[in-house]
Amino acid sequence: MAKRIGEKYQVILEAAVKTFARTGYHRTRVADIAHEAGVADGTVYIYFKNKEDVLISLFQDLMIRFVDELQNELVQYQDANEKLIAIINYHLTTLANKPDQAKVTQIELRQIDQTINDGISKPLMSYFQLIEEVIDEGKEQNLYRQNLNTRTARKVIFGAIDEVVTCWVMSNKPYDLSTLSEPVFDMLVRGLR
Amino acid sequence: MAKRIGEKYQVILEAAVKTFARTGYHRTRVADIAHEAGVADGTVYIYFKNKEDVLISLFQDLMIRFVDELQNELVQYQDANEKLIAIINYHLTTLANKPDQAKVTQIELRQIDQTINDGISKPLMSYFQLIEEVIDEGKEQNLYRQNLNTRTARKVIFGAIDEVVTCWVMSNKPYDLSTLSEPVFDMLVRGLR
Amino acid sequence: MAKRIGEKYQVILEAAVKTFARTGYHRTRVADIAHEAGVADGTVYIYFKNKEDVLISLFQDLMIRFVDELQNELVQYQDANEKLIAIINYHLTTLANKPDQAKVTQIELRQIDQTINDGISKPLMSYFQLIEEVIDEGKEQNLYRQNLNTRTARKVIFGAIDEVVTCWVMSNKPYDLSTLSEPVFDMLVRGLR
Amino acid sequence: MAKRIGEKYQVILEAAVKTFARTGYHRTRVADIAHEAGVADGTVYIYFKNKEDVLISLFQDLMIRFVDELQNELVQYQDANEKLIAIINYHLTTLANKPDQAKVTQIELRQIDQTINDGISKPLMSYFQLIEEVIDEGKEQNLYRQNLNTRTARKVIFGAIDEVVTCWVMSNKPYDLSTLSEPVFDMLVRGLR
DNA sequence: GATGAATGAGAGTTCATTCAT
DNA sequence: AATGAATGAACTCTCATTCAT
Repeated sequence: MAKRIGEKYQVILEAAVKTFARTGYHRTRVADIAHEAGVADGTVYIYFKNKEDVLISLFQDLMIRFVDELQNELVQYQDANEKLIAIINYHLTTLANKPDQAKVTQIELRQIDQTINDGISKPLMSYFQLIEEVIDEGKEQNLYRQNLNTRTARKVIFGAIDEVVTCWVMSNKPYDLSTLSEPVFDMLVRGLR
Repeated sequence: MAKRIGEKYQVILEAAVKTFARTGYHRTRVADIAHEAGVADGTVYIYFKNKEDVLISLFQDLMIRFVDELQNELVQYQDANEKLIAIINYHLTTLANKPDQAKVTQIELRQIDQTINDGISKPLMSYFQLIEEVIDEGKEQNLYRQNLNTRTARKVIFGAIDEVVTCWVMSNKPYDLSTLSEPVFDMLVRGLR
Repeated sequence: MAKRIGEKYQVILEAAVKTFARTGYHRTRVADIAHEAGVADGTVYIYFKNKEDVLISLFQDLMIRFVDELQNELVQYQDANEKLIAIINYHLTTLANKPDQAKVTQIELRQIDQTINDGISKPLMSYFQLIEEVIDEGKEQNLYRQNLNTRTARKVIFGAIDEVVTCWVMSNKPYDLSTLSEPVFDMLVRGLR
Repeated sequence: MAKRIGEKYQVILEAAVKTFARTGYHRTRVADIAHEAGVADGTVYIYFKNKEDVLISLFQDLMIRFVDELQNELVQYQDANEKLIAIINYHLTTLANKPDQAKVTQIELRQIDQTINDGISKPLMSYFQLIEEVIDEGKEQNLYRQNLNTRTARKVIFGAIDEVVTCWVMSNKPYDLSTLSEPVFDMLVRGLR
């Protein structure tokens, strides 16, 4: 089971994002996902271990793609500041354009027991690491102060962006999320110097 | 139902923090809370509408007390910077000293449908407002730049602190959370200037 | 317990008729009856053994009074036919004037396990007996044929009246029940001859 | 849900008659029915909305078959009197031969809220209509008097038969119910003339 | 007698998961 | 691989009844 291949794997994943975003993780029945995907209930279990695995796979899928694309984006920049604004920009723009994904990432994903969940933390780690690399580069480039604790800085940066997105999702998105890139970058970069 | 008075109300609430922190919200049965509180299952329903109401009342209880005490703390300071460091300090120290409460606030509370939940967002608002007032004072005192967007700044500040706490809770608290006050304040206050 | 005296005994009984008629026996909580009666929940248990006992006592109370008054009514008649029309008339008129009582008698009372219930069948028996006495008198008076089986005749008579009342109750009483006395009597008395 | 087809639908229905008749509706647990039917608890909910729906479906099933067979029976007769005795005969004989069904029909079925229940009244209506048609035919054939109110006559007839059956069920059936056909018919037909 | 807070047994129902086809 | 009927464990919540005051 849990074969990461096959047309239906993707179909189910897409049905899951839609259904989780609409109904919420706990209120979504596996049968709902199957129905939305146009497959039988049992088919879900050919591709996924269980309901939680659907949510986690979903997140991993999104996150791997997210980090991949972000890395591609960053190669064009040398300057740590430019990289940082690119990160914030990419983070906000991506979620602004994919409201279902944003809902799942910011809300539904937090409905499963975080304390034991490797499936969630591992893909996040690679994003965290990417941020930390940029901070370190900034320190090497003498853009950021040497006594800055990289890990703490990363938490501040990620926490800030994440909160901005969560507020936007919870407020039912009445404004353009990507307009916050600049002010957020502005605050964060000053903090790093 | 839902009488906010009576000895048992508090007993159940305390039992709930302990049980939610230990077992997690969804894995906790109402019977577990009742057992921990030393009351009958049905008694929980005399004081609370249902299981979700226990969690929300818990949060409201904690949050109201949190904001109250924080406000008392702040009156001794005039300077916005001093107030901001006091906020961060208070936030981190309080949760550092109450690991069960920290677990419930950072993890379990996020397991219920946030999108519809007034019970959670309203008490949070008063904390948000308090932070925003300090930012505004800082602008008046010419400590922070005038073009700073207060709301965005609040999100960055809260998000940063919140993420720092969450990381600490998820990492099983191997270090003293309150030592992060200074570096976090340092980053944030530079961002505000 | 179950003291058939005291002001509250009657108060609770009256509250019970009203509440059972409005909400139905199974959907009525003991607390509802107590509330309607203006007494504490526990007080109900001073006067009644349990919820079922309230319903049965209610029925006994009504039935004893019903048969008593009916007997008083009948003494003025000698003729079995006159007595029979008096019975039908009294039965229909009484229930027509007390819709709550009718609802409880025709509907709610049948919601408790009939097969074991002495409390219901015994008071009914005295009514049945009264009807059978009239039939026997009619046979002695040569109004009704000698080969008429008294018991069967009683069942037919009671069943007929009872069904007429039930239909009236279930149809939400859009017509005057007592107008059916004559046609029902007409059918029944012909059957007896 | 509530698929009126499939082998299990019938199996559950048969288990339900048996269980309701033995234990009574309110004392029967859904698990008891499932156990008697040899299926899992949840399976009951594939075919029925809930416990009440089992009882109602049961009655509908029985009633539809009852009226169907009765109609087939009646086609061989032209004379209204012959039809009437056939009805009484069929009614009493059928229930005499199916004690479980009789118990459920006469006792258990009356334990659910009659006032709102279409599921019960609608199938009964078709039986009522059938009786009324016979009465009308009798009037056309000049067997019954013209001023007879058909509806009232039907109530008297049905009430009489129903009461006879109820008495038999409640007395634990010490005699042959079908022997009452003739005396009951005798009384009723005289009433109609 | 009267109260009403507390009790705790009890059962209906849901739904993730399985597995024979 | 795909199906979907069947499973049965799980758990919330209700409410009749009790009893200390």
